[in-house]
Amino acid sequence: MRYTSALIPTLKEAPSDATSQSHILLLRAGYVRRVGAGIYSYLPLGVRVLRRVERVVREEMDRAGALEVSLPALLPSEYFKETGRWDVFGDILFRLKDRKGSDYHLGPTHEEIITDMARREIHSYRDMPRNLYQIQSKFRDEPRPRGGLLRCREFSMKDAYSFDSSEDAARASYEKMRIAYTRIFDRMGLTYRMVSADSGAMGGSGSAEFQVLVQSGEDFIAACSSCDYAANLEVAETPARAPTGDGSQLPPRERVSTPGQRTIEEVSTFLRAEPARFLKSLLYVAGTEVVMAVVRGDHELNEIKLARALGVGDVFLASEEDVRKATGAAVGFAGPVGFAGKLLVDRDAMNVIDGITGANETDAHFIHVQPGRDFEARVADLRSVKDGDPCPSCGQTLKVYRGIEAGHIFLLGTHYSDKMGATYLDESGTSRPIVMGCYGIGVSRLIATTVEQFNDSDGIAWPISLAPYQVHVVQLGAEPEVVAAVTELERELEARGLEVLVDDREERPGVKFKDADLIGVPLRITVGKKALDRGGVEFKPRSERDPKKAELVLLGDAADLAAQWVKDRLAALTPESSP
RNA sequence: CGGGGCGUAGCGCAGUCUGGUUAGCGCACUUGACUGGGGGUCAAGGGGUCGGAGGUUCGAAUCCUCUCGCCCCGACCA
Repeated sequence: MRYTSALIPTLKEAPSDATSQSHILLLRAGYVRRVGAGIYSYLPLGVRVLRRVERVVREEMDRAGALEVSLPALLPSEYFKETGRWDVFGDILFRLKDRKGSDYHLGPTHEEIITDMARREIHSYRDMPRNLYQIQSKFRDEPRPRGGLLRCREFSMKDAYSFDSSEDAARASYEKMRIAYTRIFDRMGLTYRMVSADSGAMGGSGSAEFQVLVQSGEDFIAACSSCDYAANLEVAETPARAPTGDGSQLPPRERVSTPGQRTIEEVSTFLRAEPARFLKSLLYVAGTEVVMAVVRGDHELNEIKLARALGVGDVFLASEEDVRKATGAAVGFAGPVGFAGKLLVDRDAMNVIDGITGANETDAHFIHVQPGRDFEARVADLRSVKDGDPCPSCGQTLKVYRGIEAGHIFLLGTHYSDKMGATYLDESGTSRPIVMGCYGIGVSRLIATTVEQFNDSDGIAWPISLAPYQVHVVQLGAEPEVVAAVTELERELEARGLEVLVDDREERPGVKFKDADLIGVPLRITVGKKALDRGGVEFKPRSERDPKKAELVLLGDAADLAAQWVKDRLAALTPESSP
């Protein structure tokens, strides 16, 4: 592609509403443009990257035996009404009516539609296993789209669904997808972790997220530094701490005045006691009930764990009014001692010796509190793991990272097939529900995620597998020998199957180099009179920051060297081919 | 949904508080000259319903009301 025929509108300045690195760079380098909140157009470069991501995903899905289908994005409401998700999805659904007034919506995900396909077309155990996938636009009216392509209202997703005749077979299908996913992310060169996660609203028994580790990530994950344990902070575990001492000689608890001292930080400064001795008492509404949850002052309560311990779907922090009603004190002075309602205490909080807690009386706390002596409670794992906690699987240290969820695989079981009557006949002629799994990859999100991980102060530096072009030829000057060399080089590179961008603009060298760095094509070959006089052209990988490190190669060798360079880079990312 | 902020040329912004020539600046764009290995210089240009509607006024980008859009933070860790 000749730059003078291309549409690559690079910008010196980023639009002011772009915040994340990927958003800024994808806009500046001319890959995408914003059309509305969380809605983007792809310019030619953007489409090329999108196709690259899709290609890797398709190749690995096909390798794993999945079959590509295409489901509609515009959906009549009846399917989501069948499973109840017409209501469950709430405001996330983009809803619309047709001219007759019937309800429709744009598909946020396609379990129902694919289950409908399965119940129509899969009738026998002989028809399974099957795995159907598609790459398609999804629509979700996100409460807050953000980060450019990271969280959009219209986005491209690969979604796959497996159909099996038993739990065991479904687990095997799930395992195949797990392997396919690791191959996909490996081929993209991403630094990521597969983590266990909350299966949330999807229902089902098992799930794993593929989290790409980047500073700007929305999710927190805990990963072990020595074994392969990794989990979303929502569900990450750590063993309970042993009691720090012996509480048997502790003096009786004592009420102390703490006027206006509400937060752990304030009270801990006021009483000169470290936060780990505090019993942080939070009031939550679970269903119709107000419950008190207690964690150590230096720990964070995990709402998902609390909800699970209570056997409810969701918990909400109680309002100021509810706190007063339940404890008889202002917010900031709640405590488990003498609390009349339902009380849950974290394991580590239960092991605190000589604790401090609110006295359920405004401007007062208790000191010398001993769990078990001063109050009894139901004990559970309620707190989030924090940096430095021991790993539940090997005992080494956990570290907390930020990540972007790029993929998620679920074992669904028979959740959807039960609701929608997707059954098959087994060998004995008995009708049974199909066992399902579902597997998503955020295709457009991966573009942004990749840029988050592969950029520097000059621009993007694509991994070879996703780059819009593999070679960027920079033509300097318009002398006949330069033009001839560029034309010859372009032909030779393309003859070797490489995708080439040739900057043939009448621009100053500085402009061309800046644009090349911004766009991020992995290999740059500079053709100018200077180098030609020395017999060649200059090679420089985008990842090499120092311009002086450009390597002079003979013009006649350039195409072969470039082809080899690209091949080596691709090979480095490609996992061993498994049978 | 709560809080904050912003809509003026393709992009980045000034002007708005304190109403008053023809609405400015930088980048980008067009033309020309010089220049020519990391975002050059000079000159001459083109480009604006000042988000929209209504109102106040002799006069509105500026004041008032309504409205639309967008961005950020938060969505409760006492």
